[in-house]
Amino acid sequence: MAGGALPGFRDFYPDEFAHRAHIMRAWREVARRYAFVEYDGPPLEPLDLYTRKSGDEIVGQLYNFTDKGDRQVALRPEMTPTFARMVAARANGLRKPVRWFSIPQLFRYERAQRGRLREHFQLNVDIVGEPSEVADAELLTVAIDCMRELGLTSADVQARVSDRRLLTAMLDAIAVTSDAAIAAVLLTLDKAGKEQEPTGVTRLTTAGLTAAQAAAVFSWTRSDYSIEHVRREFANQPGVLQHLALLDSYFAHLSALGVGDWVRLDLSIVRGLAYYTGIVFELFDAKGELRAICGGGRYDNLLKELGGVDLPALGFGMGDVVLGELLKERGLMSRAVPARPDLFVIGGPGAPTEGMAGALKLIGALRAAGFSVDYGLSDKKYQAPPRGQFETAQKAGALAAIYYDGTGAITVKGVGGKFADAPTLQLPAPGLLSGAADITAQLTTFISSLSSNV
RNA sequence: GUGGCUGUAGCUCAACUGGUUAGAGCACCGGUCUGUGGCACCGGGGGUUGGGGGUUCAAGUCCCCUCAGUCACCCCA
Repeated sequence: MAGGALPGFRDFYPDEFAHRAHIMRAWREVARRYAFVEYDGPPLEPLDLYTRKSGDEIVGQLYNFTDKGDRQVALRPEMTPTFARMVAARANGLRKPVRWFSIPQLFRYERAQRGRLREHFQLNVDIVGEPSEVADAELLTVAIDCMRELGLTSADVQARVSDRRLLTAMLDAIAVTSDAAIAAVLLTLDKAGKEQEPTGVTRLTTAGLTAAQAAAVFSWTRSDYSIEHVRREFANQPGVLQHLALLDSYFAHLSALGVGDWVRLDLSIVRGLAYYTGIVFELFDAKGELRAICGGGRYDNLLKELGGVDLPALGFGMGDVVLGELLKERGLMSRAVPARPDLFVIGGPGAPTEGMAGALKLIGALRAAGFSVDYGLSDKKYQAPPRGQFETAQKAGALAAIYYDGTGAITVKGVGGKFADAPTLQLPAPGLLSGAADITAQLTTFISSLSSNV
């Protein structure tokens, strides 16, 4: 509709913000468990940080402009160049392996679709300085644990793993070696399942593959094509077996880390093009309805090319958009709601004697004691009939209404359920107003008993 | 960037083959209810039918353009 946010951008109303916060909380919690530390960089970067490696054609997908200092700048479309720069600048001083994560908001100028906007938040998790496949297993486990933390299971999400080096060795073994042929194979693998097989076969034969070679490539994309198939098919190929041993070890580590049943080999995982050098993976919803939830892998040469330090590295990006859609579809987002106040101060029977000033004193004392307190922001509302105010407290989402009850005490009444049965607590006004520890402790206990019933 | 489909209140939807002043539920605001209540009842605000143009005595409805959403391409660093 007219007058909203720019196309591909989102307004986060409180309900939607709660969803976003729910996802980010899970990300940070998992990162903490795996001992990753958070960093961030500027959302605006020099344009050439992105064109240097990817060429000028990338500018079409960037939010870029000339700033008032005549600098060519762009909103960050990805975090990796910033990350590489930051690591390179202090590479010598950083304890290896580096375990860093970030949750940047990223921007790219392209046609928005479901699960793909012009702006999104993306969890970036990276490890630098460790060539072992144990690090690869650790990285994928972080991604999978994010799924678990959000309530998803291996029935909802599957991780598909491939390895550039293994694939290259397999192609070498069947004598597919030219750059053009390999490029055609990668494209065809990437499109497996999305296009008709004859289309792919034509592409492969045009690139110089024989019919038998093309058939072999297609056999690798079958969903039941396992690591054992590779082992049998290439039993006499030391180059393939060498990489297979590494993958065996990788899968063994994943099983030991408790995520074995989330993962399977899938040679059609290509991950764009350029910079991945080893094991790569993507996370998909099991029904295959949505875009990839997460993608990543090893990029051992990128830091040298981008930042000038020669360190092995690996990482993944996980966006909030597709993940959010999946959580909503699975009914796992309903508990993510905006924060509710503990207490709502209403004008009870004691209101006429205490007045609004008395209410404000109570409110101040409650807040000083750490409670979240709401109230009607006018004397008129404070003097309104109590029944209506009780409803207002309910609608505000408060756990309890609190008021001067006319006997010199202060009454707290839970707002859930029937009025007559509502849990009630009476507290001495002087103790509560002065913040006496035993009185506020009583109130805290009462509130937490209410919140556990919600 | 290319093509298909869809746009009615904050939300979910009505409105016959074109025919009075575009309706309902929920939500929101106000009021009544001294109280079995995440009620009930009364009242209210809120729409240039995404926007613009055209056809017609008459357009939410038909046609064109445009914007937005969505799907498939392209792309996915």
